[in-house]
Amino acid sequence: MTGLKKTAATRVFEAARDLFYHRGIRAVGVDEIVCKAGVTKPSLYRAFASKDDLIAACLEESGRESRAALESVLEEGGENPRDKLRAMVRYFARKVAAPDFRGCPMSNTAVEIPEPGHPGRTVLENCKADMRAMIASVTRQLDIEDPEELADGLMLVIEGGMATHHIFGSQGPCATMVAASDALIDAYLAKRTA
Amino acid sequence: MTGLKKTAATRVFEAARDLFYHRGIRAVGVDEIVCKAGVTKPSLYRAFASKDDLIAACLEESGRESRAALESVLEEGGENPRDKLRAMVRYFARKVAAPDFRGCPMSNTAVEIPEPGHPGRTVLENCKADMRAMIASVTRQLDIEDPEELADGLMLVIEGGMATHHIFGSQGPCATMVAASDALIDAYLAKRTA
DNA sequence: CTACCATGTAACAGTTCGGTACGCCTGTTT
DNA sequence: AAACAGGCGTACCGAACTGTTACATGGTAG
Repeated sequence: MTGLKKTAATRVFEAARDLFYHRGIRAVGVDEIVCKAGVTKPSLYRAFASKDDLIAACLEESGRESRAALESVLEEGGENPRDKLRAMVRYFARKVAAPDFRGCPMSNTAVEIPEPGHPGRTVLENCKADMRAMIASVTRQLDIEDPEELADGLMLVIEGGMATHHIFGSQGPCATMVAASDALIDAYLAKRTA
Repeated sequence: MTGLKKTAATRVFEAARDLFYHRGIRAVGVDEIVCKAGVTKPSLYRAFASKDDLIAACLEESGRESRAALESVLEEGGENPRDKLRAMVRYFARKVAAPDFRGCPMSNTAVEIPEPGHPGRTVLENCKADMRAMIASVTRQLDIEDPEELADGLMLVIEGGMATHHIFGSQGPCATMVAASDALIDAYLAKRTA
């Protein structure tokens, strides 16, 4: 019997992540979480100080995962920075095409929770700032005039893909993420040579 | 006596729009709405069948306004389609720079309400489909290979601007919306001539 | 055997949620 | 003046919400 028996805390955690992501944070109550987790409420509150703390913990894990994924994609994305950027966008394009994709957990939470002091917000802001920095660290390897601007442009395309997916699904504008970012990258490359 | 004395219904409506937009739909209860409106709950339910109906009504009005604004921007945006598109993006760039901007009401609601049957969802999906069609109707006037693709690319940039604003504010990636869309438009124009 | 630790049981508190039965008040009509 | 009608508030409902308590139970390790 290898670790088949998960602790109540991890069961809560996994159930919460799933429910928060697919149904929204404010739409899901703690009762539903513990029900799906197959545990009881005191178990939740023994592991997490509050629902907000649980939210922050879930976001933290999502941040770790997305950061690790982005790092490996950029690492194995090719020799030159242009290929790395294209690999990155293709990675996001694959993600939005996945069957139960429902946007970025961070960006979704940013919409649901505007309160500046919320524990989840700092997590999400740090994670997205990291993402922005990682993209910019690659665009800076390009021989172009304004690498930060290109990085932000790619952010717009990627986040736009996540956002439009909520409305148009995977066959909407997000299906042109790769084409748009390719055009954007090559435009900045061409501007330089011109 | 011109309508200085607003009816309870309009007071509810205006309060709801403001609260829904700035704090989120699920985060705002009907009590808070009627409190801000200076009326009582039965007044709300005499004018709107339910909170969901009120949400849909608010979205409908937002849709009317945004559609009208976009139409007039495209109309007065210049002679050629390229200028119209640039005027459109500049319009959105101005919007995200406004002091109390908090994303697009439609896109925000799409994140907060994933339920397919919700009355607000059909409103928001129609509105965004209209927006997409209006942009495409301009890109089709361009002499380019794939106007729909460019329209979707511009949607990505615009929606990406809205989305990133939730996280980075008005000084974040959304500040490069104009630059990114200019590069995108010109890339599609250049591809044609090449 | 026993001591321990994680978990479940079964309540409960306090608040907020969306929603409603009913009565009042005011302006108009006759 | 009396009757009416529309618009609105008072007071309340049951349910669901987050969070908490005291205590029972069961497996595991020393």
